[in-house]
Amino acid sequence: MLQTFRGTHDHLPDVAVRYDYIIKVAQHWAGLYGYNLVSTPIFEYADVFSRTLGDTSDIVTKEMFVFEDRHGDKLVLRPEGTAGLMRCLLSNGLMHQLPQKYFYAGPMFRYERPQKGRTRQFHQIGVEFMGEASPLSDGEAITLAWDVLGALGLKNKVALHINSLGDTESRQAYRGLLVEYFSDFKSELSPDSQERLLKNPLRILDSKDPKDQALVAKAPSLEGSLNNLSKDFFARVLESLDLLKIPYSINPRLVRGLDYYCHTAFEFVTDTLGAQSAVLAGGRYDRLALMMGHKEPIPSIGWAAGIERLELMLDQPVLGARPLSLIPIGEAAERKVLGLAHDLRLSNISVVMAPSGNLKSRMKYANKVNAQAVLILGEDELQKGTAVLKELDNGNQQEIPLSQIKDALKRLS
RNA sequence: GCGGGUGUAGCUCAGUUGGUUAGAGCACCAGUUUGUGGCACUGGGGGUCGUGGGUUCGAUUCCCAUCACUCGCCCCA
Repeated sequence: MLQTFRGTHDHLPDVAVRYDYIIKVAQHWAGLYGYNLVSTPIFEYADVFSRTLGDTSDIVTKEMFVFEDRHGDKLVLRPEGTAGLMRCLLSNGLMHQLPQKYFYAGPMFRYERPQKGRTRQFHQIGVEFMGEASPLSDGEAITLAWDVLGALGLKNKVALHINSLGDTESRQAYRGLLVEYFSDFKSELSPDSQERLLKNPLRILDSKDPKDQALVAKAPSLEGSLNNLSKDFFARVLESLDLLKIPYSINPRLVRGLDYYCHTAFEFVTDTLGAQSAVLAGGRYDRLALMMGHKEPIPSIGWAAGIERLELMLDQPVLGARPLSLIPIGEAAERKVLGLAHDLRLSNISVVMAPSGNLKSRMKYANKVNAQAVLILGEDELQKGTAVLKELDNGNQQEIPLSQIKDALKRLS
């Protein structure tokens, strides 16, 4: 009863401030690229996800929190952001005003076994660039990701892996070749990969099983199946990265799990989070709109990053604003201090009151809330119309007239 | 969903080869300082030994189940 549900957590202030910091940094940079903040409901009709993510994807088959409302409508807590945003675009008729660039942040839900960096309610920041087919938009989206990671001080902890899945024609051709190849060795594949052969053959490529990898080494390459259009598209994405000197490595085994991806697939990976290597990942999803019933494709590119994972990687502590601690002594001072505190707050100064306890414990409290200074107002000071201002970092203290407090505080910061 | 590890105070952990009142450090509270924090000293409060059941004269300790966390697999951010 007093325990949170498996895989969900409270975010106490020291953690919450770090989440908030990550979101603010990402939103700031997304703004510089013209992405606008949007938010969509955290639950949707189940079809929004089950029809678009792929009937055989793990997310749909075993990881969605599905429930029915009182009318028997099937609903699902969103397991990812992209499908909901595409639904949002179509619902609001915004396909007539393309392109659209969106930034979002919020909780996602997957019914998984929790691990470090993996929770059942987790949080993502993400961007979607919808209605733009140029490979320049892929390059730009990846550059934004690189800038966000850089602003968070994580560049030296991540590596960019990138690959191309090709357009639909290339991808389907390759899938055929791959199934043909692996079918000959079916009994030699790991049980997991035998399953993949049926559901998602591309996934066999990044199997961790050594025997699978031996077979993969001789398998036909994805690159070999790319048609000229796909090859050219990929080359132009890479060119963007080269021009901006963003380091990457082409990973021919990088594939995406969800059905709607094509062309560019990329991941920023880390080795600092145990089994969870992907920190930020995304790709192009030109066909998603079609899968949602729209009559033509809406070429789009996007990515999402796990806030939990980013937070675990942050080195430096995130500090909040340092308040002024107000300490009134005696009832008359308490009355006086109410107005003073309000006045200071109206001047954009953070003020924390410590109205009870002995002076010593109130000083300690000021320390605990990381106050920059305390303002002590007792009987003597009240009569003189002054207060004692003490800086906590160096212990300096002086008695100043109440009328000069704002100026004195401004001099401190 | 599969396999391994862990679960003792708010936190980090000792401990009990089954036996009276379960310990430490940090944190918290109070005092040394009747209006001055961070340091030091002294004292104090705080524990269903994850939960439920079983074995036993007796279980925090052994057994089973369950929950949570954790490591790996699957998958993914």
